Amino acid sequence: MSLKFGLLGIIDDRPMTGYDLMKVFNGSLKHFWNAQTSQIYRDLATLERDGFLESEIEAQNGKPDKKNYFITEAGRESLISWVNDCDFSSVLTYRDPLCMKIFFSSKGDSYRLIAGLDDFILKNRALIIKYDEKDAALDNITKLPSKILESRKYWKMTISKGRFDCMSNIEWAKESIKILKEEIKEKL
Amino acid sequence: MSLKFGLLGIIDDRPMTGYDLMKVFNGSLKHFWNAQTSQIYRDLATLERDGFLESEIEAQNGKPDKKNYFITEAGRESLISWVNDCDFSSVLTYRDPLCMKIFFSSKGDSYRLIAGLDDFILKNRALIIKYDEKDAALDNITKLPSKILESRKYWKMTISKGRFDCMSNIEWAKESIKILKEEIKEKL
DNA sequence: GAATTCATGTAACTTGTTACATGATTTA
DNA sequence: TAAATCATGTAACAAGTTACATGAATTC
Repeated sequence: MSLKFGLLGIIDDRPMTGYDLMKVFNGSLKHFWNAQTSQIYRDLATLERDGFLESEIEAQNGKPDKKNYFITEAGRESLISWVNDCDFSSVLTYRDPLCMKIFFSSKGDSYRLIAGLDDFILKNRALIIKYDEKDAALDNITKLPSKILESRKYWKMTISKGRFDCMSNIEWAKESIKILKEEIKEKL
Repeated sequence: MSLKFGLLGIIDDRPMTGYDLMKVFNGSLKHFWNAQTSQIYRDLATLERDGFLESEIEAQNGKPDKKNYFITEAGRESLISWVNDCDFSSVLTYRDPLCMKIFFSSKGDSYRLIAGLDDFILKNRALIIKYDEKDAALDNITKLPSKILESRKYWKMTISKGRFDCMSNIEWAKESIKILKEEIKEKL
């Protein structure tokens, strides 16, 4: 559901092809939404079928035809009411594959688990550096239409969210490693 | 994929019916894995088809027949190799519906967003209290087979993970509210 | 000459969601 | 007498994943 609104939200700013959308998702939105090209094309078709988008074929020489999507009145209404629904409680119902594995880790090797958590910490630290770079890059943009400058604040919030999540992952992993190592010492 | 291993992991300790599994999921695992009954039954059928589980019908008087599932050798092998695969990097590729909405929030009403974030903080605080209760309940269990006492450490880690996530959500939401309120002040 | 870019997807599958169906027994 | 518990699911759909296909133009 979120992906469909994401597509609407981007097309709302500027009509685009599926290919353009794929690049936007693999650029600006990648840190919080992993989208497959095949799913983008499928969802665009659904959104058009349901009257939220319309398309226009643009012929090109030497290149494949473009299918430019633009938002309809119904699409924009639906987008705005989605944005304005600020009940985030469903976010707290999730599936955490990491916890699923940890829950059963008494069946496994605790040395391997410690190594995995160590690596997890390194990967989270590397991600934080990427977030900081993205954040700095956003700050360095000055010449931009005011519409985009207004959006920037929110884009930075999504980066901050990712950063907080990484910090939390690191703190949790450190605590867990400590518990596991203490247990090992006690057994010696 | 995680759900299937979760089912294997629970059945590994004690043969069970789909109904029993549903209760385990809605009890001990609910805080990190939301499972639908319909999916549990479907995945059990798949696991049996693939040779990881076998079942035995147990007749009852006055109640529906029970279908008890138990794990096979292949199932246990697969479970253990899953537990021992401690590469958690895929955890960092996720989809965050909250960020998706925030990303487009310049199209919406910032007062509504602040209210939504305030409520989000309250819900996270309430969850933390539940986690603390769960954690304390685990500590209060003393008379238990050593196998379960060994597992407890890991169960507590999943609770701690949920707690860390809530704390991180709260800190992020606070920061975001502050930014939004400052912006409003500047405009006045 | 090989790899990447541009631009479109389709097909098959897995995973997760929502709503419904059955029917006796036990508890409030 | 109404609701919850026990125990099984099915059907239809939405969302996400993986692998593949086309074919010209451009860049390395």
